[in-house]
Amino acid sequence: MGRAPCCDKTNVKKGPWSPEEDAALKAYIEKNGTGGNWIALPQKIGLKRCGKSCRLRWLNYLRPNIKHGGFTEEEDNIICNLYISIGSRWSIIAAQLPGRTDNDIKNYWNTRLKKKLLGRRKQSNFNAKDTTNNGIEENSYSNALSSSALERLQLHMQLQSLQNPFSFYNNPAMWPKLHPFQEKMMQSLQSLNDGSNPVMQSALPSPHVEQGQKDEFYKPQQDGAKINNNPQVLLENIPLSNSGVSFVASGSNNPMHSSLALAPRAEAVEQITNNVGLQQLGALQNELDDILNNRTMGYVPQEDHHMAEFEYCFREMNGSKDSLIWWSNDSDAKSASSNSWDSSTTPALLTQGMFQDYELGYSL
DNA sequence: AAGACGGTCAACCGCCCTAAA
DNA sequence: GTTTAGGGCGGTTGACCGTCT
Repeated sequence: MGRAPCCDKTNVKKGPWSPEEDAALKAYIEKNGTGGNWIALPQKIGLKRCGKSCRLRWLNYLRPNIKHGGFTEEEDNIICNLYISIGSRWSIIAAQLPGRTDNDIKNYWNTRLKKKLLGRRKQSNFNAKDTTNNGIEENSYSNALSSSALERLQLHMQLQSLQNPFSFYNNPAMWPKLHPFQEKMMQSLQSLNDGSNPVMQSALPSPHVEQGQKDEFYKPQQDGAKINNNPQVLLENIPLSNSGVSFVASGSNNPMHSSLALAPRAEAVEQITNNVGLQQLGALQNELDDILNNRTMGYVPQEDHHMAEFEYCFREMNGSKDSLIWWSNDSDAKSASSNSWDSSTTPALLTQGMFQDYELGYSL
C-alpha cells in the first residue's frame, strides 16, 4: 500500500505556470510567508496547484536573487570539483553558488558541463592515438579511457584517504559487502597496486598501519558509539602528530580549493609528494581547469558505453559517499541553496547531508 | 517548406527523512 | 514505539525551440 498523495491529483493543475499564478504565489509569500505548510498554501491563495509544486516554483524561480543561465568559469570549476568530490548532491553544490538552484545546476551539468568534460576527454584520446605510432597501438581509446577512469578512481580514493582518515577506504571494518562490480574493481586495483603503484599503496588500506593509530581511528566503531557528525569535531578528533598525514582546516569558503581547503602540515607534505598523490591530483586539477577554460572547445560526441563507463566510475567513487571536509561556516553560503531561503536550517542540512554517510558506515 | 533530430530547462514523480501526533 | 504528513532531494519527463536534412 502506497502512501496517500499530498493533494487531490485530479483537482490540481499541472504544467507550466501562468504569470497570474506566479504573481499570486509571489505576492502571498512575500506578504505572509509560507506559514510553514506548503501543502495548505495553494488553498489559502486559491491556486489549483499541488503544494509541492508551489514550493518548487518559489524555490527555483520566484524567490529573490535567483540567477538563471550565464554560468561563469568559476562556477563551472566549482560544480566540477564538487561533483567529483561528492557526486550528484545538487543541493549541497547549490549551497556554494549564491543565487543558483539545485535544479539549475543539475540541468546545467547534465546538458552541458558533463558533455564538455567528456567530449574533451575523447578528443584528447584521439590526439594521443594519432601521435603514438609505436607498434603497440593503444588498441582503442576505450582502453585509454578505461585507464583514465581507473586513474580518476584512484585519485579520488587517494584524496579520500588523505583528507579523511575516517573514510571507508581507510577503515576496512566499515566496509559494506561490495557489489560484484565493486569487488572486481577492488581486485583489479589491488593487482595494480602490487607494490608498484604508489597511488594505490596509499589509497588502499594498508595492513601495516601502526596499531595505535589504527585503534584510534577505529575506536568509534569498536565502542559501538555513534560518530559525532559535527565536522569540526571530526577534524579535532583527528590525531595531528602521529597519523602520518594530517590536515588543518583552512577556513576557505572556496570549493575550488577543496582539495585544497585542507592545508597539509609540513610533515605530511613530504610523504604525500613521495606518494605522487598530490602531483597526480594537481594534474587532474590542471586538466579540469584546462578543459573548463577552453569554453569554445567544440563538443565531440562519444560512444555511449564510454560515457556510461565514466559515469559509472563516478558513481562507484561516490558510492562510499564519504566526502571532503571543506565546509566553512561562512554565512555567505547560507543564502544560496534551494533550501537556504530559510537560512536558519542550512548549516544543519549541510552537516547532516555531508556526514550522515559516516553514520551509515558505523551502523552497518 | 517541412519533418526529423537534438538540446535545454521547467516541472513532475517518487522515495527518503524527520518531526509531530 | 508506531503512524502519519510535510519537506527535501535526485532522477526523469516532456514541451519547446533551434538546427539539420
